[in-house]
Amino acid sequence: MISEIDPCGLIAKNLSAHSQIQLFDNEALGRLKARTRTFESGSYVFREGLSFADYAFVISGHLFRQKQNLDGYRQIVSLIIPGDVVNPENRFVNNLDYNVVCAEKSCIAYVQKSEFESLIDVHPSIRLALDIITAAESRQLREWLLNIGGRSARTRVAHFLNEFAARTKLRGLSDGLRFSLPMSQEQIGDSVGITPVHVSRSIRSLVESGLIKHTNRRYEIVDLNAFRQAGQFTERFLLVDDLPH
Amino acid sequence: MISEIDPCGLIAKNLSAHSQIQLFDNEALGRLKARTRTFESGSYVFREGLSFADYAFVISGHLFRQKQNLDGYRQIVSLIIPGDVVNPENRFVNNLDYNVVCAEKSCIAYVQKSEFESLIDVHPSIRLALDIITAAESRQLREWLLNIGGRSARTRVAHFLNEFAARTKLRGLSDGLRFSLPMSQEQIGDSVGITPVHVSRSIRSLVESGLIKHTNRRYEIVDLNAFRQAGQFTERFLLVDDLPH
DNA sequence: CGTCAACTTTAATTTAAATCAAGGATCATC
DNA sequence: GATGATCCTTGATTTAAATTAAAGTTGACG
Repeated sequence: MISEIDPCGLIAKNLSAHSQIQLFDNEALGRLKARTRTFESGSYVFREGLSFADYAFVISGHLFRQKQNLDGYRQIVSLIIPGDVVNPENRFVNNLDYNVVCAEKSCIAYVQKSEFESLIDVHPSIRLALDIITAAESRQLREWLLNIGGRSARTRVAHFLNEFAARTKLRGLSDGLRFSLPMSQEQIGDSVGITPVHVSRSIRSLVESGLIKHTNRRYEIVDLNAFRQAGQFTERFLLVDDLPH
Repeated sequence: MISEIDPCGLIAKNLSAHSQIQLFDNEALGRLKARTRTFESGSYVFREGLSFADYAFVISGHLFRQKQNLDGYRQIVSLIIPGDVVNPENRFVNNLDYNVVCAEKSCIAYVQKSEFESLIDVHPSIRLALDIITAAESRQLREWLLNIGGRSARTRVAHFLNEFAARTKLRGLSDGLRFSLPMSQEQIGDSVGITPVHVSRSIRSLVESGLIKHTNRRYEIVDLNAFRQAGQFTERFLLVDDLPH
């Protein structure tokens, strides 16, 4: 039942964000059988290299995808927010090239591979939604590359926070201005390629410029336009706006 | 005719690298009608934000995908080698979030969107091949993020060269040890997030360590194991090795 | 085959970020 | 509400890479 796996309709919201999902598609989503599992903060939902079988959806909690260097260096390669599909490549690939780690206590719904893929076969719009989610993920990765490759620490952090604000707003999880980000500054640093000490300094600089407010892990954007400019952020490619179908 | 659009069978090689492509699929590929076009070095094949309609395949020449910062900074986000699909997301997305630029004089084959998608509908293995190519592209982006995010300039350059050697070998374009890379050191720097001056120094350091030889834009790997180690490179995720189907 | 433009190398200097280190918060737990 | 662990802040110092600059190559083209 969807009421079990998706009490807030977040997954439906995710799927329908890019593609036209009809009502009966939604109902079909709701008939999926899912078992849920809760993970503590810091625990691994998937491990790199291991194979997986079921589709995993985030009911609640924030997670991230993370790769490891041989020398122990950690790079976070994307954030996963409630409503996201944890392993959209499940259809085509047997093992992951990254770890999935909980930033906080999280609840994951698992749907059997065969069951979900039958659903996809019957509902082309759900398949298209998944395909587009995959394409959007690639865009985000390229955006991160641009962010890490050529910007100052302050700009990187601002971009990161902007993206989080925009994504949670799109998903209906925040108003786009106030949000809490359940990540340590070390984890933010691992996301944008700087040290935690410098994350702290970058945030302070953004606060001192009057762009945001910050206490503990809560953020409030004071001047959205200026803050976006500080992060060279545009939400142009967050969504796949022009659909060919 | 395939003999026109793919004289060396590179595109078939690309498609069949990940997925089981049957003989009759290959023949169907060969019956595609394509018009070819030649681009000079430095010219744009696609521009960010513009929509596109046809599928583009690389017959010859190397190209790269490139994003631009507001302040003019350029980040190369992936290399495109002969046999690659230039715009695999064409099925799901109407406009690109990156530019496609020729690193050298290149020949591109265009296949009409409708024609190629009819082919996909009839040949599930070709569709699967495209899907897997997309998944592999995401893996490569994450690998680049790890490379840029947390490694020294020398390691980044070594990783970049290793990846190029491995990819061209897989495609049958080099023996994996000797290759010419048609990119300026500025472009290499734009790929790994360092300045061209530092690219020069990094290459010199790799040469002085006896790992590679280098003249003009030709490279020769002297000690493959040591060179891979220097770049923290593993080809584990270049291919999607375990197929679920 | 000489000229020019683009690219590469090398050295000297500057700078942004890393590192090191110590003092404060915050939070979970008893 | 004390205790300890984790996280955050801030300053002092070091370092890797950027910047600047100039000389040396290469290669395209007339």
